[in-house]
Amino acid sequence: MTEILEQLNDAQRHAVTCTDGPVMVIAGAGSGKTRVLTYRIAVMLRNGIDPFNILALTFTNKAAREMKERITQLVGSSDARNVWMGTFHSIFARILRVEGHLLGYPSNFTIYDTDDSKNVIKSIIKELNLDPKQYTPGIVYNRISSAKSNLTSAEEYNHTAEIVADDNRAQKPMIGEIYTNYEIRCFKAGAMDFDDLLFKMNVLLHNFPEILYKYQNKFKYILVDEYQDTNHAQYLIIKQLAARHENICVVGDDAQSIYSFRGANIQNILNFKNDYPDLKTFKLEQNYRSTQTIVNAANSLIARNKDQIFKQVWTENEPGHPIQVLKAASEIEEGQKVANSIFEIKMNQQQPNSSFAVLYRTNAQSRAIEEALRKLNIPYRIYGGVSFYKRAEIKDLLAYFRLVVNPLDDEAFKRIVNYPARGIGKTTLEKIELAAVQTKLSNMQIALEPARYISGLPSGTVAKLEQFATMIQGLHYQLQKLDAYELAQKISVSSGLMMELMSDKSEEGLSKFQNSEELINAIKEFTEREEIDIPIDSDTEGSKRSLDVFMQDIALMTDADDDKDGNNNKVVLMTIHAAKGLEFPFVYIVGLEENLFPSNMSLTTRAEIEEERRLFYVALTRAEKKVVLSYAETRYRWGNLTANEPSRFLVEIDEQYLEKSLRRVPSEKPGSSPVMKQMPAYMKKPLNTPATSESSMFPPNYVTPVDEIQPGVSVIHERFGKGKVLSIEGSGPNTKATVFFAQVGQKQLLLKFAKLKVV
DNA sequence: GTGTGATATCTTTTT
DNA sequence: GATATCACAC
Repeated sequence: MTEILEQLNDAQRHAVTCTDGPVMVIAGAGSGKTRVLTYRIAVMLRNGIDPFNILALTFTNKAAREMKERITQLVGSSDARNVWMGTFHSIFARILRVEGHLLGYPSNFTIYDTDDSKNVIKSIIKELNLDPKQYTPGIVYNRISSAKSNLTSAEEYNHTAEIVADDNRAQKPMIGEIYTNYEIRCFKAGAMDFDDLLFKMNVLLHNFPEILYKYQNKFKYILVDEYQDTNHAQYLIIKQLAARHENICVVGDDAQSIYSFRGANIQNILNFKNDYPDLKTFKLEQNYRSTQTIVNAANSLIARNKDQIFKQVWTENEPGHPIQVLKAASEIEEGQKVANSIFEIKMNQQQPNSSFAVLYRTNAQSRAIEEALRKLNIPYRIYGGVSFYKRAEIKDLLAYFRLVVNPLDDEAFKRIVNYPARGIGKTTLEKIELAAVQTKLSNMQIALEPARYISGLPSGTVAKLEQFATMIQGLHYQLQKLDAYELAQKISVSSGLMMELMSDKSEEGLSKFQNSEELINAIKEFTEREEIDIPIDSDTEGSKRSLDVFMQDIALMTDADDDKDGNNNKVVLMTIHAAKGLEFPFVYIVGLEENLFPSNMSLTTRAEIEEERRLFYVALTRAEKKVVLSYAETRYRWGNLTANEPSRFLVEIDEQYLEKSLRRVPSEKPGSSPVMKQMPAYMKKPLNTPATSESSMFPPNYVTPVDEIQPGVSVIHERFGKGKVLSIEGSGPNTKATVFFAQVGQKQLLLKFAKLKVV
């Protein structure tokens, strides 16, 4: 115990040992936040607190996994295993499987991912005869999602004047109606979406005092990681659970709040003390991760944000290298320069591949980097992007599993009823859908007795449907008789999926087959595994290795677990969001261009730009030894070449921390004179400056503000040329303009994409 | 009912 | 560039 505490500084030690009562830890980047959390749990366990009474909530599966490993190292696996540790979503899903029957959900409810949800919305839009152009599933989904994150039910949604007014203004008055239908459909299908896991958990605790009481007593000690990223629903669950014992410890850093787009409310951490008058606050300000240069550079950047809790992050580490800025003509060159730089450092300093990370704003940027690394034979691993579980062939197989586990799951039904093709086409599916809505039955129930519910169906179709439905039903009955692996194999064979995959001899088909095989193998491993990831109460069933148990967590998995080939010595490629909480000796942050980072979606309000800036702060502070920044003057974006200015963030870092800065005093900069602003970007390159890795840069050139584009004005579009604005529709980010171009005629353009310049 | 090719639309970020 | 949707031939 003492040896544990000796490894901590004063602030850390206080945060670790103060295990009773409400505690807030404001942890600057690299200040040992995870260490505090894990040691705190270790101390509690050594003090004799029952691991079953500890709840530790994280934001990602990776964070939970890592913390569990570290605790295991400190106190051994028998105790560590029994701590309730996981993401908000997975922990509450677990509880809802046990208690959900109170809300009318089966314990094997399906978890709809975003695609499923959007598909449900799509079919409702169709059913209500709404214009799919006006009601895009994505927008509707976001509206519903943020309503749920704020605990606004469909009914409240329709009765809240402000919300109704908003939707009316956006010319989408039917969203409330869609929301209502969406809820009905999901419930009928025995399905919850991601937001439901938080929403229904709240309902459960709110409506069933005995359940609240049960879990308050179960979770006597609660810890929350990344508290700055919690949304209202999460906040309220924590508050309710902690209300009895008030042994709650939240850890976070307001400067690293990067999820407000998903409903995260930074006020949760700023106002935390209001909920707990006895709150003890500890600030961790000493950075152990990065060089002075990196810490100071990051500080100089984040100082530009207005909304923040005051703290002074500092370090005793060495000064380190200045931050390097690479300039490239194109994304291809950017990739090459990054790869070359990695290669050089790797060779000169004998660094393993795993010392390097390349971070970017959007997943699409990974491609150019990948290609460059491949050319130099540098092994890499991409996190995120099209994850294993999102691949079409995996989703097909999983849809079969889902339907077998939960025959009410209409989305799964629709996905696979005709894959492999069995002559059940669009028309038939529409008839089934219609019948399902009218009879309030599931698609499966209709398919079991098609003739009974749909009149005039060709006898061939009836037979095909019955055959399919009977097969699924037969498999469903074997759920508890076979283990997950046996059943999964049986499903893949009798569905004809394996046959289908094996007959496809193309390279693509082969990889699909291999991926499917890999999923089956994962199930096999699961069947043979002894331990369970999250403890199960003694009053629930034991450790049955059946397929429904396997399926419980699968929807919440985002990345395929650790590397299959066991080789972890690879350069890591990921988005900055995914990199939160991680650290690497050498960090490359690429694509530092206006409209990319900061994203063009986030340029309208100060709050949005501040969040982008926090994101950049997170990126910088991932690095231990050295940061390299890069930008490309041109880059392909959705198919065509675009030119972008270097990111404003480049000039926001105090230049003394940048390598051999060629920057001049701002007013003398050629790029900032009014004349230069009118010139196309490629002409602004100062003469005599070779296009190498020097950090010459210009302040960003902003596109014509949207509100200057009015009917009647003449504009220039980079591809369509000169034109005249005829009319403007919509508002906010979705403003559309109808423009008549001399060369190509009339076009409708979304102003956020079409970069129009007023002539 | 199925399969093909053309074409519109699109992308932040994640559980 | 990639995917979803649509029109059309079989």
